[in-house]
Amino acid sequence: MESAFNVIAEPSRRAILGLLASSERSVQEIEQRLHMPQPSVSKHLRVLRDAGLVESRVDAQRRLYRLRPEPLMEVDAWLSAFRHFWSAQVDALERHLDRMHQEPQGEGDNE
Amino acid sequence: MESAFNVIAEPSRRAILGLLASSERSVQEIEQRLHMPQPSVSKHLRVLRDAGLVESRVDAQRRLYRLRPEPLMEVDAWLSAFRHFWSAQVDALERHLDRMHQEPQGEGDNE
DNA sequence: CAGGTATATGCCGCAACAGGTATATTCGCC
DNA sequence: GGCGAATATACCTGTTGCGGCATATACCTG
Repeated sequence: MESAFNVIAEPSRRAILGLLASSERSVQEIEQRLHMPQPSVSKHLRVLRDAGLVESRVDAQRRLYRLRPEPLMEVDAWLSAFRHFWSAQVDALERHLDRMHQEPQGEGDNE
Repeated sequence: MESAFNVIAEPSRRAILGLLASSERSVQEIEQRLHMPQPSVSKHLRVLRDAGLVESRVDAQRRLYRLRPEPLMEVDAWLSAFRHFWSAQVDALERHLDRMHQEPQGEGDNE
């Protein structure tokens, strides 16, 4: 798996990273917010950790996971070779923001 | 395959996109520059095309492939949710534009 | 139309991965 | 120490993706 590109190919993993973008979370929190079985979450977190995309710290019986940005920086660096295709116009950035704000990974409770 | 994230998970495919970043290329050109067998190149190009990452035009017996940036913009958009982790400046700019574009957006969370 | 070049596709085998279920481990608390 | 909660791992299975090879298709040229 190794590569961050492979790791973020998985939608569930992107969702997890999306959650961790705002704050660190316990496994249970992720499990509940994303409606996925606990072993799945743990396995994805394992992959994410092996690839250096997250790290965990212990809090009682909980493990709190938080994001490690370095591997995503690599992806960003690779993307920058193509960004001139669209970044010429600042409009693009605005559209990005628009889309960003429509994404489902909010902070509030949704259940 | 569908998703651009899956498509760019493949190193060969990233290499091909890298080549196409500078200019359009024939299959043969890609084959030679990347030292990969022709069927491999064709197959990867097929995947790339199906995902909308490249398009081809006909030039005699050659097919010239060129990049289509839209799917990569999606990746970029997704990444922008994390970019503030390593780029304080971009973050500031985003917030700035965000403030400039305060709009009543009525979309809640979806699934 | 034949032959050649450029590209695409079909088939096969293999390895990797994701999901599910059951179980193991860790830790706090009484 | 035993129990329960939180998390991790093992095992199995179905699917999918990739590489290699052979072959088909498209198109140009003479």
